[in-house]
Amino acid sequence: MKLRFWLLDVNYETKDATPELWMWGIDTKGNRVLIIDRNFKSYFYLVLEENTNPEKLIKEIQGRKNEFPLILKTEQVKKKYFGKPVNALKVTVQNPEVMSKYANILGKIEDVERCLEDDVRFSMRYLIDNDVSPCEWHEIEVEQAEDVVEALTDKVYLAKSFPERVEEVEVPKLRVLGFSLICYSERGMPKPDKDPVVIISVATNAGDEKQFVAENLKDKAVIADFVNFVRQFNPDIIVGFGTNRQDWPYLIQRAQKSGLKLHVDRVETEPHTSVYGHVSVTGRANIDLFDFTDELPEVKLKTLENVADYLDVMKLEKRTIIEDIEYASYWDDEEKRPRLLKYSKENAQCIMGITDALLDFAMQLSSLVSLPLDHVGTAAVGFRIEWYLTKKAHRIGELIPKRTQHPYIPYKGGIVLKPKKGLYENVAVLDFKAMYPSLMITYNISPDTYLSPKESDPPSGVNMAPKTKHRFSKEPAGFYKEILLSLIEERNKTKAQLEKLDPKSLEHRVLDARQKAVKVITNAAYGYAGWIGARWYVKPVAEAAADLGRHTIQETIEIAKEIGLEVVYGDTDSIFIKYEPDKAVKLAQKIDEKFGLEIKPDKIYVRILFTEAKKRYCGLLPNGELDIVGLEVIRGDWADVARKSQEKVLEILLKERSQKKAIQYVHQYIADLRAKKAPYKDLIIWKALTKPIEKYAVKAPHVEAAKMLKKEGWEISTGDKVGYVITSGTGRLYTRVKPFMFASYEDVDIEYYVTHQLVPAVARILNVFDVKEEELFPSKRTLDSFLS
DNA sequence: GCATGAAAAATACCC
DNA sequence: ACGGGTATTTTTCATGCG
Repeated sequence: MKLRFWLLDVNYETKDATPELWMWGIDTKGNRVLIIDRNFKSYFYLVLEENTNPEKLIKEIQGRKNEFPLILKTEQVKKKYFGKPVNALKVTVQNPEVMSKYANILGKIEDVERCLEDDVRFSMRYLIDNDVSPCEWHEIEVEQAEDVVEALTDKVYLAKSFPERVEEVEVPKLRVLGFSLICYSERGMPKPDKDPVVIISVATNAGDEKQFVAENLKDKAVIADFVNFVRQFNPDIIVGFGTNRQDWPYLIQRAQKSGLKLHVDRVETEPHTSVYGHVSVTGRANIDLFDFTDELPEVKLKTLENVADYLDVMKLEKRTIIEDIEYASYWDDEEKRPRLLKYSKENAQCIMGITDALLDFAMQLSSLVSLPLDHVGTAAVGFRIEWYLTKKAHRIGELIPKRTQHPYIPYKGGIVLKPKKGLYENVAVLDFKAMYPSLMITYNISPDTYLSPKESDPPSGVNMAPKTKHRFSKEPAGFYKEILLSLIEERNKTKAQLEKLDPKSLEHRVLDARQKAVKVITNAAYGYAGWIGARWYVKPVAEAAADLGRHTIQETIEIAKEIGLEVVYGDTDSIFIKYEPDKAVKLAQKIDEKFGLEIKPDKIYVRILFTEAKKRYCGLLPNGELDIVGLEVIRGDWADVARKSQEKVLEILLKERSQKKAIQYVHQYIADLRAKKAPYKDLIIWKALTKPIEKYAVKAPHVEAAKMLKKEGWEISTGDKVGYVITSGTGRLYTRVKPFMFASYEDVDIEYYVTHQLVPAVARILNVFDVKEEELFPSKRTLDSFLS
């Protein structure tokens, strides 16, 4: 029978030395299905030296049958490697586990130049070769096979054909379950070897809200009830916030300690950590929403409550917030415990709300790059695009390069103009549309079109980057050109479709997510090319794109000046001009003629303020909003007193244009700060640890704070943000640091915040008007009048 | 020993 | 674990002074 299904997850098993690909999905009737495919075999390639006789080599390999009993087939194939035609042998094996071993031995044969694709994992091989994508519909020939395996699905099938993609936008109705833990510890961070899980809050998209609560600090029943609930609800997707790193490992350990099996899977297994550090729950997609918060750079401190607030899921003002350090005191106090329960319940609710906002994007990204839904979030950007490239490369016969070590050699990037400080009226930003992707398309810049200095020009001719002199063959169209063209085309099509749809419709949401995913991948191609960790790392590709970018923007500036436009600033792919619409149109036309690139007004500022510094400015938009770029307001590593006061000063200066009022405002703010009127929270400075504590060469404040946390039982790892305050005292700053939860308002050195946070931030702005720092401190009189 | 200033380390931003 | 360009703060280190 033919079955149409939407692919949720894949995993791979070996049964009787036969690899099996398990596809978990949902059919058109809403049945949960498991399809097992036993017909697919893995393989790798042996790329041959030139002038090698393939038949002879095939015979040799066949002759060594004893050595390689699991080789099923060895055949000659024509492939490409970085665009060059090569002869290769495709070696198909019975069991993927022997691939690397066989490849290693065979790779050493004299006539074999290199061995490729033995490092492609079985399940990914399956997705690539059959053009199967997670979160997409497929059709497949199957037969029922209920007895094969016990799974929490409606049906189990054996595949009788390979799946074929079916174009369909609609996503089936999925069952989603969100959960959040509260763990109890008397002191410091909870440790799974001793501290119990006291609350598990669960919410589902069917409207269930459940809480499993410990009695007498015993969590065996809590976990058992949770597992039962999961099995009974049988979700397709399990979501949480920070679950890959915290909740799952904790639950796994607690279950182990209680002798419980954490049977939340669709087969009799348990969650386990897998590729890219994600926790895999077989048969379901386990998603950690935290992994998608990179897409929200506006949220500086990525806590559940901040993300929920930003996405309008639950506003901070309406939330119950309890710091983790306080959990125990809330739990122990009969009167306060309900608030802890409420907090936990809200956590689960926020998780569901965030899922609503991010899941479409996650699914579109998964579908686009072909990484399973539960992997795609944990995979770094470089790996996401690499999977996309891998799939496309396979289609055009390009072999997938090995990941090899490359030395890091930096190259020149974009141009940044130095702004003249001051306030400007009516400034437009002219942006190149997708500059790097467009340049790569126009000049056919690609790993497979690059010509090394040794190679001579091909008959079709070459494109050459102006300064670096890197050459790229004009024909045939490179791998990147094809991919980028189709991505850009797809995005344009999707955006056109969006305009016809009701913004609230389901289809609109899906397509909008698609459009975003496509954009992310398009823009990542340039960076990927210059990443030394990339399989297709070809530095000249990135270098040439940057070179042409510089050339293009420089020419643009020249032409703009010829036309009579005043250029006040520019960064990489944009120029800021005193806006004259007619001239801007003329410029766009010339750019189109000369480079075949599109430049158009993006933002138009009523007024814009430049400091002397590059990459830091603030513009007033026609709708009255401030567009603040690079300044302390949008930096997460400044105390809120600095950020808030700077923002207000900018607002006064740009909207009301009153220097005097701005200075008065600063005076008042400082007076209030000295009177301890600022919330304690506004004094916390957050900084990320970018490496393990012991690797730091200097005694930095946030590292010292992290050490204190560690000493008190907190687990601190790379990437964590440390929140600290500066306390009174003398000597080096790092000696006066305390984690914010270990200090109180009385400990804080307010003068530090005045002179090292607030004043520098506002002075940076008022400096533009030649206001001196001394003028920013409240006069004695102001202080006196305040004190009296 | 200490003030001073330049260099290095560190972070987070822009595009 | 996608690129380079940039501003900024704090620590560290070299240097000159006395």
